[in-house]
Amino acid sequence: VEAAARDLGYAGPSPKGRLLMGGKVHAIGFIPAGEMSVESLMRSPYLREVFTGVAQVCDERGANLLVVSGVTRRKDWAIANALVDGFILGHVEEIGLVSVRRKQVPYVVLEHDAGPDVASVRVDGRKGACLAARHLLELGHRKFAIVSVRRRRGEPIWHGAGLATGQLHAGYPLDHEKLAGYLEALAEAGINASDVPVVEAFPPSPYAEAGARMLFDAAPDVTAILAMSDKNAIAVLTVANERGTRVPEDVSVVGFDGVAEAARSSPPLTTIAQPLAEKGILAARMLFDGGPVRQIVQPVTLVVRHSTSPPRR
Amino acid sequence: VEAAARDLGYAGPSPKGRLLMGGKVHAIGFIPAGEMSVESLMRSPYLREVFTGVAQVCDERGANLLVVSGVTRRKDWAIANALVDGFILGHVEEIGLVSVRRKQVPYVVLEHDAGPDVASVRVDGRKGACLAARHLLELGHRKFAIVSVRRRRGEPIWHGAGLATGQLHAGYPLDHEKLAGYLEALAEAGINASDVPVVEAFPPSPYAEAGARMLFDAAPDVTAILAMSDKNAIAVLTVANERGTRVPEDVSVVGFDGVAEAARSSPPLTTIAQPLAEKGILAARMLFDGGPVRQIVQPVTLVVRHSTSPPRR
DNA sequence: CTGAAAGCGCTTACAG
DNA sequence: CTGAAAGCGCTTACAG
Repeated sequence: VEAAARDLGYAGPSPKGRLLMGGKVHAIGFIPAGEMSVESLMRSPYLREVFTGVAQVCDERGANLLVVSGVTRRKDWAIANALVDGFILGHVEEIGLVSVRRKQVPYVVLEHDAGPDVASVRVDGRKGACLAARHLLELGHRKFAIVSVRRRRGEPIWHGAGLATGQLHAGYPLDHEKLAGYLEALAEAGINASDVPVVEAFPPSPYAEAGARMLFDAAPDVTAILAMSDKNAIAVLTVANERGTRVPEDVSVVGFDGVAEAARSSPPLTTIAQPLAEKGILAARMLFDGGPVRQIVQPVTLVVRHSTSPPRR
Repeated sequence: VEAAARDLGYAGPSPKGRLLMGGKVHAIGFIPAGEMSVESLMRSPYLREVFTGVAQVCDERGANLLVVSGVTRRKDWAIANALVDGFILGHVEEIGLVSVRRKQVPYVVLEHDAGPDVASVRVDGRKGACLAARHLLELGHRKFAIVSVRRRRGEPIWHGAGLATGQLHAGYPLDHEKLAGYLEALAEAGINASDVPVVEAFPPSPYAEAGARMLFDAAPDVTAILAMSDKNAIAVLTVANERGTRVPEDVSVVGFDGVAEAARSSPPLTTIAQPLAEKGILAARMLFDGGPVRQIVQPVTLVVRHSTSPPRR
């Protein structure tokens, strides 16, 4: 019998049939945020570390890992076509969410608490931002600027000075949280939001550098820069170096994320570290293990390196 | 009618049914080589760049990208379970190949010409190795050592001096080609293989560094080191720095691959560059476009940076 | 041109 | 305990 099967070229049980009966696919899908397609997943150090955590769990469980491709328009159809047991969403995104919901498959959202009905893993952006701002305030800084994360490819957006919470042009909830955290800490020290310029810059090069240049051009007297991502902060270091502005002597910079590159930049970056791989691990485990829907908040910590010091007198 | 469908919670056409009728899955699978699981794909700069090329094509075509997980044992079952239209194999591997063949799905092999029946994209390892060795010979070097790539996790393997071609302990065909290329160029200059020590080291840290230490300990008089991968070459730089051995004054090092990190090492690494992302792009296009089975060979070029110089007199 | 039926390759529940 | 049948959700070829 077996010989006959082999003669006919039978290739062993196909997962296709099994699948149909509601069986497991033994794969989970990862949906990078925004315009972050599969390619930019590889280029973003932040996403890469989270993804590595997810991958680690997949290796443990012998599951395959599907990366959902495509820019916003196509992503919807890519999700519809994805054959997976569950999804990890890089951020909240309406289109993604809707599509995932329609598939009636479990999912976990990163970086956003979407209420008690949806599983999520995130950090407290507000708290992290407070830590960053307070660190600079304690060093004696009074002239601040903020580099926010623009979420779509494009030129930086300049807000001059005086951006109220919630007025970010292109941000995710996490970005609004961080902005609120910065402004809250500054307000406690008597610094008004209307005195703090904000630039929104897309983190991949060369957009982040363009944002940093815009900031140095428009607000040359700033001594303390709060960046919402390490990638943007490192771009500030690069541009400062180009122009002969010394860090931390002339200007202090604090990043956010605690990406590996932040430890190797020159000078090494003071930043708000979060457990990136760990977040991927937790999200993947929630997906594999099922269980009750939970909202996990991971800790943030201030890591002081060499990009911050007291302002020049 | 449509309202009724919505009331019943109909979630739109499922890819599962379509699949069964032989339809496209709109996804391709990437199988990292050897013990390289999904996780180490993220950690290996070489694989990451190739993978990025693959991802780029997937983005263009709106296809999803499945990373096949698991160590050797489980990989077989992971492949059997993978729902994809085709595979890209990181290297030749019997198990992988067998499994892929059984699925009767198209595939492309990287880094190995498996004959006219199988599609492949590779570089000429022998030629690249010749270029590297000749560069050092022209600078006047006579005392060589080779760092080969061990393909499984584990301690470095030391071959003293005198390894004939084909005697590598744990290598892929590409590694044998490179060894042959090194030895061929050295032989032309009258240097006998029996005078050239070889160490096989697994590229991820800390194995690569252990290999470099073994080499410096056992062959302290060597002035020229030929490494089969940039990762291994950079580990040599790191260990040299640890020990106060100056590169290139005391010892010259040539890498292989032309990974981004090689341009940023200190000193910047002289290496044999190959179009990594391009290989991923070509492999993915072959898969998507079908067409005749081809064996593509991509060019290698010597990139001289600052890790090589004439030997000290 | 619309609508009922068969079949893709499995699994599962049921009859023998 | 073994074996034939039904059904998963589609698509495709065929009958009405």
